Amino acid sequence: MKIGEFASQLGVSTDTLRYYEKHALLTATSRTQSGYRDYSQTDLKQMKFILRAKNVGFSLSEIKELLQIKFHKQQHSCHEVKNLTLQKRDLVAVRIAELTRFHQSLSVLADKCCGGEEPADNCSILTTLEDIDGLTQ
Amino acid sequence: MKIGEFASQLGVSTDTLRYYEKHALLTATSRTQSGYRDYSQTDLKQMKFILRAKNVGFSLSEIKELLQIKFHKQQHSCHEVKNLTLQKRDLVAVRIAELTRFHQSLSVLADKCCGGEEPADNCSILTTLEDIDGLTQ
DNA sequence: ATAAACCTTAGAGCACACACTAAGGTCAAG
DNA sequence: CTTGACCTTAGTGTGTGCTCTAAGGTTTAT
Ligand SMILES: [Zn+2]
Ligand SMILES: [Zn+2]
Ligand SMILES: [Zn+2]
Ligand SMILES: [Zn+2]
Repeated sequence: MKIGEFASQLGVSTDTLRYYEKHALLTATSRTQSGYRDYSQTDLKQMKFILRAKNVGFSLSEIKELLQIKFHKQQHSCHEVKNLTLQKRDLVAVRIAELTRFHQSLSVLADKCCGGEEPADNCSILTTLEDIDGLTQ
Repeated sequence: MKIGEFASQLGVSTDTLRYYEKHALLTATSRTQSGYRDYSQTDLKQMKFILRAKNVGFSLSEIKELLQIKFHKQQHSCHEVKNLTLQKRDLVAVRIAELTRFHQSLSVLADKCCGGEEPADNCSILTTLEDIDGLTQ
């Protein structure tokens, strides 16, 4: 299967596939005589693995680690895989907490402002940002 | 006040201040005869405004918009400021929702794995990523 | 034979927010 | 008068995940 068909089957761009090859996430099994990439069913499975991992929030470099483990399963433990997953989950939780603080602060700010069409001379959002320390504490 | 003292008062680096100047967020009021930046109390207030806006989640380009409004309050309305704030809040909410899905999926994955020290040959995390479509749906 | 559609590479660009470097000028203390 | 801390500029590097470009080669259909 050439790159164009492979890409459209997966719903990604050919650029993305070349990018993944460059970054050692997926290399087409073989090349045609004219040098075109020739993808196999195995490649399809691997690409689906990658896309699923992306869908649950893993970054490409984390996926690279997962692939290494997948290729050499006997040399890695469940412990290791679970740790990667839990670490990722914790990082996500930290980011959620930060964004939740942002959301809260922005709501507080928005609630203070009348939102009218008059000039912003006394806009509470601006004056709050000018005057008050520790908005987030 | 020279850049070093100014920076340490605010808890940022001198690099950051030069970066902000380059990107039109804050330019020191004046320069000394030898070309050193000379920051004023007004600069201090503006920098605090910027840092507070960052603290509630605004990006630097959004802060630039806020500063434009702040400088020309009469030419902008409360409506405009509130809209910026609410749009940002909505974006944050979207991102939180995405991360929450990630968190959920990662929890499901982690719960399936025994986390033991045996080889990962049958690790449920890996097999789930290999075999199952629509993990997130 | 030629046009359209496909493929190749290397490399640049984007958004974000800095951090770091090199090569040099300035200033206060000893 | 020299040392060391500070300052200047312009430019490069970091991490993330692509996207796009330029300049060209290949394949298929008409
Ligand atoms: Zn108002
Ligand atoms: Zn207002
Ligand atoms: Zn296990
Ligand atoms: Zn496992």
